[in-house]
Amino acid sequence: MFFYARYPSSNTLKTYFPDVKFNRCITSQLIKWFSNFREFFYIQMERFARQAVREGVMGGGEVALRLRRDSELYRILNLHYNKSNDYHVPDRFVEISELALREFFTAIQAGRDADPCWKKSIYKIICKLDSPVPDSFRLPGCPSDTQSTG
DNA sequence: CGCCGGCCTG
DNA sequence: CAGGCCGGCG
Repeated sequence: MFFYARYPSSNTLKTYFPDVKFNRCITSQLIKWFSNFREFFYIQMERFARQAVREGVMGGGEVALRLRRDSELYRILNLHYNKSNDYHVPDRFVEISELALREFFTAIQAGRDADPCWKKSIYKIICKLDSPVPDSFRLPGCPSDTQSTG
């Protein structure tokens, strides 16, 4: 579900995990998971962005800032969130990931990372890009298709 | 106060 | 991931 919603509300979680009996602990637990998921996501973005800054991205040669399905960054993300390749990673997620990468890159390149809270402005952008989670995720057997459920 | 989110650590 | 800690918000 992270491929669609990086910032799911507690209601969203309850909607897409019908087989879970929610209470405060379980809910906060799931919220915590997504917090950890985001953390991993942003850490990778920062890591690759800094790498691109170091290696220097010349005009036209901004390959380092492109995130495709054959990119190393994509491989790492998929390995983390989709370890057994049970889901098809939606294009939107790839697009958002590249956007995040570029946001980190420009921020770092502009020296904005000097501000202790420099990431927050990026979070604010990314958090608005959550997509609706496919209804198939609500199916009894939970999401486990090889198609577009993920 | 209690909840929540981010940050850091193990 | 889970825990602990801290700051912001209602």
